[in-house]
Amino acid sequence: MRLSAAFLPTLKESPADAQVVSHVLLARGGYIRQVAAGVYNFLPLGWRVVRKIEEIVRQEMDRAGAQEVLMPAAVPAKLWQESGRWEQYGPELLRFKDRKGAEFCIGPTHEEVIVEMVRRDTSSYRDLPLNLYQIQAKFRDEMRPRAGLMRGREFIMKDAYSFDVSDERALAAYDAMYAAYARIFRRCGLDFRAVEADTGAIGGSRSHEFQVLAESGEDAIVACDRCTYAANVEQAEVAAPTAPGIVPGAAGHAATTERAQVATPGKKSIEDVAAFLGVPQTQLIKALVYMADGKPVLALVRGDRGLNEVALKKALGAKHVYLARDVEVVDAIGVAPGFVGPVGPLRGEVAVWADAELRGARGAVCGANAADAHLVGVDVERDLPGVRFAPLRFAEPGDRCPRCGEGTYRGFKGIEVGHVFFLGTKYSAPMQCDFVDEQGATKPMVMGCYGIGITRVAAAAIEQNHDAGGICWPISIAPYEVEIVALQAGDVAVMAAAQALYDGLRARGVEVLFDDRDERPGAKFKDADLIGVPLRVAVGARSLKDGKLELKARRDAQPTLIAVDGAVELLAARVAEEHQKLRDAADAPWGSPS
RNA sequence: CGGGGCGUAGCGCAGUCUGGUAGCGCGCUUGGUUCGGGACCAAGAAGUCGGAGGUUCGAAUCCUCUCGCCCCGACCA
Repeated sequence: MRLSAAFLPTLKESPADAQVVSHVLLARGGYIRQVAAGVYNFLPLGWRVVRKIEEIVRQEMDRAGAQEVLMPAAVPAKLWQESGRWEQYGPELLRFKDRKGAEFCIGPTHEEVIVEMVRRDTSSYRDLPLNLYQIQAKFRDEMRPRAGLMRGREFIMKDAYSFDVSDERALAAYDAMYAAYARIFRRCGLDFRAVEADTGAIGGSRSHEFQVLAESGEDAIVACDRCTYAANVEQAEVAAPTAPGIVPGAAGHAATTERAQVATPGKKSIEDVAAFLGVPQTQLIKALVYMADGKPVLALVRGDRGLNEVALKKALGAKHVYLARDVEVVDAIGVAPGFVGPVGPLRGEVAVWADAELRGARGAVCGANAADAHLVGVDVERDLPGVRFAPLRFAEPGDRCPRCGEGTYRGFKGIEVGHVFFLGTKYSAPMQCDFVDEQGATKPMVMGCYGIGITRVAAAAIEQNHDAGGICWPISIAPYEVEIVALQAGDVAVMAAAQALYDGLRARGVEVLFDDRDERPGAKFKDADLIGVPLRVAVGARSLKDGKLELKARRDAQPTLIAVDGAVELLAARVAEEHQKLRDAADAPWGSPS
């Protein structure tokens, strides 16, 4: 593509509403433009990137035995009513009526449609397994779209659905998708982790998120530095403690093991209480009142820890858990938040749960269940006879890995670019997506679903691959492979050499962007850095008189001189080599879900 | 949905408090000088001041309503 003829509007300044780096660079580089909140136009450059990612996904899905289909964006409510999700799904589902008044939605995901498609024409075990996928624009009416392509309302997604005769076969399909996903993200040049995720309401036995590691990520994850275990912090297991998390401290209130009440007027937060009493925050017990399926529960963690609601929910076997509102706290405990503690008297029947780390804790400080007072010298075993223990706190970086027992957790922020899910018969059973097995018995098919946020991959790739000047695309998903910069558009020799290089590379199938504009060199270099094409060739009068061109990889600081003669071959080889590196990475051994 | 902020030329912003001919930088057009990391000079084009209603002799500015966008939080996968 000649830049002089391209629709490639770059910006010197970033749009005011772009906050994260990928949004800024996509907008400045002429990749996307916003149309509405969370809705974007893809300009030619942006669309090329999307198609590159799609193509990798297609190749790997096909390689794994999946078949591509296309389902409608407009889905009749009838199907969603069958699965029960028409009522369950909130305002995130964009609903509308057609001219006859029939209700529809724009599909945010397509389990219902695919089940309808498969059950209609599949009835025998002989027809299974099946794995069908599509690549399509989805719409989720997010409360708060943000961060450009990272969390839009309309986004392009690959969603795949597998259908099998048994759990065992379905899990094999899951593992095949898991492996395909690892190949896809490695081919995209991304640094990622497959992390164990909350199976939540669906209750399946297996779910993994593929998280691209980036500072701007919305998800907190921990990964073992020795083994392959990685998980969302909400889901991460916490190793059983080997010693009590609170022991008597050196001096003052921290050293006390005799229980006593001390005045702490107006000191409500862990931070304030610790400072006021002159004890470390690790000496405190944080007491939080939760409402679990309508009943109050007092949950205890060490002062410096965070309580993990997912873990609490699991420990209680509760369906729904939320932090109690102030009035509910007073109602249940008899004192306002800030002075709540586990040592009686509690006003009502309140179950007390403590994090496993508090077993055997001594010399602790906690709320006194009286206004403006705390207790010191608390001994959990002695003072809390009815307490039950369970892992309640968030996993943290530095924790010992519970899986291998040797490594320690390291903390990361992640951008979720893929999610694989074992569904079981959640949709196939209610929607009667059945098959007849070898014995003639009718059974619901066993399903899995597998998503990749195509447009989010583009954003995540930039979050991970950029510098002060702009984007540094991995070659596999770059809009072009080589950019030729003709430094003096008015110089006949320069333009002839650049043109010859352009023609030669294109004849070899290399994707080339040719900056033939009548601009000053500085402007062209700035634009080239911003756009981020991985290989740049500068054709300038200065080196051309010696028969040389300047080759610079986007990530390199300095260019290297190459001869005009043979430049086409050299560049084509270099492009092939860059691609090969990513393919080799995909072929390298990689962990399995286990 | 709760809290906060912002809508003025394609982009970034000033002007609003204290009403009186709509401005600056970038970009764009034309001419000239330049030409290896976003040049300089000169001349230009371009805005229903988000929209509707009101107050006023007069509204970007004051009042009411409304639409949109961004941020923080809660929510969801």
